[in-house]
Amino acid sequence: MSPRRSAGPTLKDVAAIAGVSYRTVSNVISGKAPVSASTRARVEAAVAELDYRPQLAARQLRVGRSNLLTLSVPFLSLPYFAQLAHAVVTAAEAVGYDVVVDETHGDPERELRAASGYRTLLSDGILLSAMSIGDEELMAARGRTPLVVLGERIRAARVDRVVVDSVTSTRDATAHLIAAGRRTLGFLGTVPDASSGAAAADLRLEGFRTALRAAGLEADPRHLLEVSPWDQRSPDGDYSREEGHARVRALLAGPDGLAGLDGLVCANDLLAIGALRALREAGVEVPGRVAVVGWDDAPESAYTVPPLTSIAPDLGELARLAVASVLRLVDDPDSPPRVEQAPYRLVPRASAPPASTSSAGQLVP
Amino acid sequence: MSPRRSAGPTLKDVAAIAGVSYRTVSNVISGKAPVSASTRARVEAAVAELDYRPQLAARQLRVGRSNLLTLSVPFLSLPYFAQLAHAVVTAAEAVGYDVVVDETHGDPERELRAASGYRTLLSDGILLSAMSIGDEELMAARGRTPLVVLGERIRAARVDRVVVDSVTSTRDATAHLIAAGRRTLGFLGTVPDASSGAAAADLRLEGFRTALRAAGLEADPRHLLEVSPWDQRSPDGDYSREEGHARVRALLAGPDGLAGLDGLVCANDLLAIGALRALREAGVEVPGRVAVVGWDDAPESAYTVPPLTSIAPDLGELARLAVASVLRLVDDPDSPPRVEQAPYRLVPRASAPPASTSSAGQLVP
DNA sequence: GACCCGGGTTTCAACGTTGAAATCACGGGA
DNA sequence: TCCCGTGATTTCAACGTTGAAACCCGGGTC
Repeated sequence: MSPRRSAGPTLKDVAAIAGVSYRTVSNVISGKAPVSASTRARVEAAVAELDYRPQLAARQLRVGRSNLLTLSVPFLSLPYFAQLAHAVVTAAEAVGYDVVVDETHGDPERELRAASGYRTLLSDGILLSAMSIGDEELMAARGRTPLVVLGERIRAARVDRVVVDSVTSTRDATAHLIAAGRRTLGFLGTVPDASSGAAAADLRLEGFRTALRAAGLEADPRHLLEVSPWDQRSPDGDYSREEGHARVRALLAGPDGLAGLDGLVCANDLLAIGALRALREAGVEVPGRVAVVGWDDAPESAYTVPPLTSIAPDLGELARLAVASVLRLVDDPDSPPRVEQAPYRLVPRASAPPASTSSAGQLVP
Repeated sequence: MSPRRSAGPTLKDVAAIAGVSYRTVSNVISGKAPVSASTRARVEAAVAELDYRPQLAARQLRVGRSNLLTLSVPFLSLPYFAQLAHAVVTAAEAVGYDVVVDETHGDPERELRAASGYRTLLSDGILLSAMSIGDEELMAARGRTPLVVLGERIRAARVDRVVVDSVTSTRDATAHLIAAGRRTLGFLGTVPDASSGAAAADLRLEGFRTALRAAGLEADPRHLLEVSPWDQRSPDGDYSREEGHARVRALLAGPDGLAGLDGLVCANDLLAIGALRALREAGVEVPGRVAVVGWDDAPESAYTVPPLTSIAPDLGELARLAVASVLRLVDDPDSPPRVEQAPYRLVPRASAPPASTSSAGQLVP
C-alpha cells in the first residue's frame, strides 16, 4: 500500500491556490520571515479555503521537537494523580505543550519503559511519577529523553526531581495533633516490604516519628498500621479507601481495640477516608475520641464526615516546576540535575481541629 | 540554527555498525521482510549497543499514522472524567495507541478547537466529551480528523457517538425510589438556560419525569433544583459538591423546607454528595426521611455517609466502544456514523436502599 | 548450460516541513 | 546612471523512515 493519503492539504496545495511558492506559505504561517500584506492575504484566504493545518509530524521531523510531554502516573483514577494530571496539563498548555498520559498501573516494567521513553520517542520530555522502581533501575533504564521525576520515591542525585517534602509536612500534621492535646498517636500506611526503600510512605512515617520525638512521645507499635503489599492486580493500589477501612477495622477488632489511640496520621487521604468509615461503623467519635489527618487534600476530603484535616500539596506549583525543569533539559540536555520543592499547607478541618477549637468539632468546609 | 541533532542514533548509524544497509535494519525492526538469522543477530546487537529507538515522527510522516488518540474532556479533576480518562487510556493501550489528554475547561472555543483537531493534527483520532457546544457548532468546526463524541450532549446524526442512556438510567434510578415507597420526589441539577439544549442533565430530568409519569406521580416544582449557570472561572464547573450543598441548603432554608420531599434524584454524584452534606447538617435523616440517588458511581460514593446509591455507567465498555469507533473511522473515513450505547447498572447502597430493606438503612459497601 | 524461482538485500524516492542560502524587485544614494 | 541594500520571495537540501522495485545469488528444472 502506498503511503496513506492523509487526506489533508499540504503547503504545496495552498501555494498552488495562492499562486506563490510553498515556502512563502510556510513563511506566512510561521511568521518568521517578512511577507507583504497582499500575498499574506492571498495565502490566508487559501489556507481558509482548504482548511489547511500543518502536519506536525513533518514539522517535528524537521525541527526535532514535538511540543509533546509525557506524563506517566500509576493510576489516573486515583484523586491525587487525577489532580496532578490536571495540573500538569494546565501548566504544559501555558507554555504551548500538549501532554500524553501514560498509566503504568504501578507495574515496574511499565515504569521502566516510561523512563526509557519507549513508545514515546516523539515526546520531548517525560514526567514520571514512580511507584515501584528504585534509583538504580531508573538510572539504568533512562534513555536520552529529558526526564523529571515527581515525588520522593526516587532519591538519586543524578535525576531532576520535583518533590513535596513528605517528612516535614507529615511532621507538621503530626505536630498539629499534638498541639491539640493528642498524646497517643498512630500511623496508618507503613509499608511491610522494607526493601522497597524510599517510598513516600516511609518518609511520611519518618515525619510522624520526628514530630513524636520532638514532643517526647513514642508510638505504640500496635498503632503502626501496615497496608497490604503492593498488588498489581488490585485496581487501585494499596493506599486505598478499602485498605484504610480494612486496617482500622482490624485494629478495632483486635485484642486491645484502640488501646488509647487518640490521633491517627494517615499516609494519604484515601486511607484516612477508609479509616473514618471504620471508626464510624464502630461508633468511635471523630474527632471526639480519635482525631484523624490525611495527606493529599483530595477534593472529596472536604466532604467526608467529619471533613478531613489534610496536608495540601501545591500541585499547581509542582506541575509548573516540573514542566519548567523538563523544558530546561530540552533546551540544554547537559544542564545539571536539580531538585526542587513544591510548597504545601496544612488544611485544618473538623476531623482534627486546631487546638483552640479542639473539643468543639464544628464543621469547617 | 540547524535542525536539532536530536541526539538519537538513526537507522543509518545502526546499519553502519551492523555492516548492512539501513533498509535491512528497518526490515529487522518491522519484521515485514524476511531477514537471515545471522544478519538479524548482528543488527539486534547493534540496536542494543546504540540503544536505538525508531523516530516516531519520521515513521508517522511516512505512513500517515501516529498511533496517538486525543481525548478531550472538560476537567480531568472531576471524578467522572478521571475515570473516563483511565478507561480510555487502558482501552487505547490494548490496541497499541497512546492518548493525548486535552482539557477544555468547558470553554466552547476550546471544545471547537478540539473538534477541529487543532494542535492535534498528529493524532489519528479525537474522542470528545463536549460540555458547552451544540450540534451545529460541532459539525461546522470538525475537521478531517476522525471524531467520536462521548455523551449525549451532541445529538447530531452525522457524528459517531458513544453514549450511556441518560433517560432510561435516570428513569430506573427514580423507579428504584418509587419502588421503595417514596412518593414526593425531587430532582437536583436542572439547568436554567434552556437554550443550551440537550445537555445530559436535561435528559436525566426527562428520565426522572418519565418514571414519575409511569407511576402516576408528579413533581412539585419547588423540588426541581436548578444549578448555577455554567461559569468557566469556576474550577470545577457547576455539577459540583459545592453546588449540591448550596442548593439543598437553600431548599431547607426556604419557606417550605423539605415540603414533604422524601426522595432526591441527583444529576450526578457530586451534586448528591453535596446534598448529603446539606441534609446531614440540617439533621435530616438519609435515607430515613429522604432517600438520595446519584449518577456516575464515583469511587468516593461508596464511602459517603450514608453510602450513595448511584447509576454506574460501564466506562470500560464506553471507552472500548469509543476507541473501536474511532479506529474504524481511521481505517475507513467514509464509514457511516454510528451511535453506540454503553451499559449501566444501578448500584443500590444505603442512601436509597431497595424496597425490601427500605427502612433498615444498613450500610452496604 | 541456459533459465527460472524465491529468499535475502539493496537502491530509490517520497512523506511535509523548515534552515540556509540564492534570487529578485525596487528605491535611494553616490 | 550605476550600485547597494533591504525587503520579499524562491530554490535547495535535509530531517528518518518505509513502499516499491530492482538486484543478487544459489538451487532446482528442463
